[in-house]
Amino acid sequence: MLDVIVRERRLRWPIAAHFEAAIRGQTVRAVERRAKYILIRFDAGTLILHLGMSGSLRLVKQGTSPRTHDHWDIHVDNGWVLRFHDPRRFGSLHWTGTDPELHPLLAKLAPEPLGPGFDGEYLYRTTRKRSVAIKQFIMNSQVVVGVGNIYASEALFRARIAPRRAARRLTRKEAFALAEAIKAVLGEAIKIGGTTLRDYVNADGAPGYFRQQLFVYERKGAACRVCKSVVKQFVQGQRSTYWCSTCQH
DNA sequence: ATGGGCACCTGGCTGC
DNA sequence: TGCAGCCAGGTGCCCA
Repeated sequence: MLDVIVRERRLRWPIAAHFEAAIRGQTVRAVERRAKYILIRFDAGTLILHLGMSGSLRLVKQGTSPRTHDHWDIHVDNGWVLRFHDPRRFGSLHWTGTDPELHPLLAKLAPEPLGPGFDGEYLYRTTRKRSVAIKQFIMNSQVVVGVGNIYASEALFRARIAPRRAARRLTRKEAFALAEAIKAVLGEAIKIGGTTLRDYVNADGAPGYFRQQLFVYERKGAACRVCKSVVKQFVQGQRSTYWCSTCQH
């Protein structure tokens, strides 16, 4: 890597002053992921990136003029530039010189939803004694990671569970159904490129086609695709929840 | 330990 | 056409 240029340090957390010096001249050894954090490993340490709600990473040819909200560039020595764009600045960038799994942002993260540590048995066990609404429970990164607002509503619909149910009130059977629904929803969404609601596009500039598979999300007032009842919406933990009160109990 | 609410931002859309 | 108000794909942190 040849150089690093930071134009705007004020992301969700300010980019540390030592960031440029830490990675300048280093070689990328691996790119990994944990929850929604992107990990770029170098010999001397690891970059921990998050795209927040509006962030994107793009490879552009060296010499391409930055646009508004292009906050930093990593110039690699084959003529390409890894460029971070984030209008809302909810994204973040951290550098760690030690094991990234020990970093405070990653240390307490729950199992990956598509990994071996997450299944019906795990979900049933962890829901016991928890009074919080099940929708907020599955969006808690100390329970399971990667379940965002869209997929939380969709998974609950598929499992036929009402979003306001207390987590502890789920039966064993329901916990198993919900774990399977979470895996299915995320697996399908990943397969077809995610969910484009407004301006989201993938690395090639293509939209995600999961929007066409949504049963309830952003369908307030529309007919439930299963029973034709009107899809409802309310706010839970400052986030919109969508559901069908006929299909879900 | 748990749960609830707030915070960080810009941009796009809606309705007056 | 302009503008105020509202909403948004996330999640860490503070407080009760």
